[in-house]
Amino acid sequence: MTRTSDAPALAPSGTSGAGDDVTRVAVSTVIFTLRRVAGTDRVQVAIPLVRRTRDPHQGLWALPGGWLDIAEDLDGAASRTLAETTGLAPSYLEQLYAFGAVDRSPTRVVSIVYWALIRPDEIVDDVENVAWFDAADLPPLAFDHNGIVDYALWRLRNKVGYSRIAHGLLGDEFTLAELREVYESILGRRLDPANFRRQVENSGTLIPTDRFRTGSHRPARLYRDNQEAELADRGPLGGRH
Amino acid sequence: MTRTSDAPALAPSGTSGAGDDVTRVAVSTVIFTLRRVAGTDRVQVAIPLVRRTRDPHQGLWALPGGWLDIAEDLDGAASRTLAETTGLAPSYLEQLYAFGAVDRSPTRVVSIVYWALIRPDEIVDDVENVAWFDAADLPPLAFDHNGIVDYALWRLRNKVGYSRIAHGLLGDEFTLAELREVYESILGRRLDPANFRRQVENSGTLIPTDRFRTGSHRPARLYRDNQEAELADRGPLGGRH
DNA sequence: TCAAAAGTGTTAATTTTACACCCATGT
DNA sequence: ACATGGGTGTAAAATTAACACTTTTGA
Repeated sequence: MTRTSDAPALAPSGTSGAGDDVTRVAVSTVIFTLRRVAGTDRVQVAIPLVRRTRDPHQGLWALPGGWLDIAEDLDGAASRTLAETTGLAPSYLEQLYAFGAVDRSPTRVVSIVYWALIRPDEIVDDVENVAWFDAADLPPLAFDHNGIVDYALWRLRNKVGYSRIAHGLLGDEFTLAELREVYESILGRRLDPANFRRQVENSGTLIPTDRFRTGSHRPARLYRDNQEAELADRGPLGGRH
Repeated sequence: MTRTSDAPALAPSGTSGAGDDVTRVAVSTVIFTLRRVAGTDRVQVAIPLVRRTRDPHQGLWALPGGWLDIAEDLDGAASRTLAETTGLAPSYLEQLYAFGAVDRSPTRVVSIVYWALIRPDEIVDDVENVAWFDAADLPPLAFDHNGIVDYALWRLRNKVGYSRIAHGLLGDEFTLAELREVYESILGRRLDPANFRRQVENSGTLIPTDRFRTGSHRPARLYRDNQEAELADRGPLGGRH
């Protein structure tokens, strides 16, 4: 099944007789991952988009999403529509913003937008009508989705500064250099390896393992996420996805 | 007109024949202000609540709000429902979160919740069915509104740390002591007057006037908000209310 | 043995914190 | 004149930033 959020040609699935005079609720997600650029040593932020197969905006790329079911929480709708359209099940999923401008779609649609992080090993490729794009160089998207991605990128850059979400883009075990590369590609600037090491070690968010990543030069110690660490991240909403 | 958000006895206003099998969109707002506690020198965070005049939860206090109109932006709906229920027109209004748990109301309601700051001189009192409460000591509220207020308080405390929103709780001109009192009451701890002065002066968010607040002891210089200052606050959404 | 990345040490610069102290006004 | 909050000065402490240097491996 291939769907994108916002205004398909039909009424919301599973409801009876709701006409064009009601506001419908859609759920979409901006999914971030990191991708090594072929032939270079650069890493870029990439997001999956879904090609629309019906009007409005048929043929354009759009954020994955779909309609909110009547018996489904918002978080659940985000997870479900994501799985249905892209086959992905992100390790990190958080609500971003509710977009509801009257003219953002031909019919009235309020989109609850989520943003998600996904690890390279979780990526499912070769899904029909799904393609991955460089987040910094997107084509014109359907609806107001370009602006939504911009806002999600802003939130990602912001949050990476005071939270430990960057771990959500890596596998279970990773080296400090790999973690640093995540920060560098999101923030768009180089970080001092020595200072980065100390900051992240003192933050208590990492647990050193006794395993090492070998293969290149001197082996680098592998670390994993410290689940015990305070997140103080989303306040009273808490929630783990 | 007195309305609170979430599930009145009737269908959404202005729509035709939408039954109980659709998801409806409501908009509510958590409005913060500061209130001097009578007889003390303490200041507390206060919020206005509206008493529900119909089921569900008739008689309980609830956040001001109402249904989203089909031809109305989310921000507009927040402003409108706020004015209708409380007569208030906040100087600062920002989207907080979309709440959509299936069981948060007898019928399916997704609430887009805003939070707002209001200056003491903007307060309209003696509105029917509206009362102001100490945010730290609320009665049981309708729906999931207690949890919503908790989350809004968490956001307020967080944001006051890296933004200059505290100005939104004061009049056009204010002394540094008044501004410091705002921070102290939100953060719940004392701040060093000398250090507070330097931090806020160096931030460039204030413009000193040549007027002084007289009446007590040594007159204190009055400052006003610097509109030019970077807010870097809401990213690509920008927006001024 | 040499290049390159891992990891440690050291110091300067900056920011935060604590608190002593002077200033100006109403009473 | 004096109590009180307004306002300035200063130095210790903590954090951040810059960079030299040592270690360990693959080639």
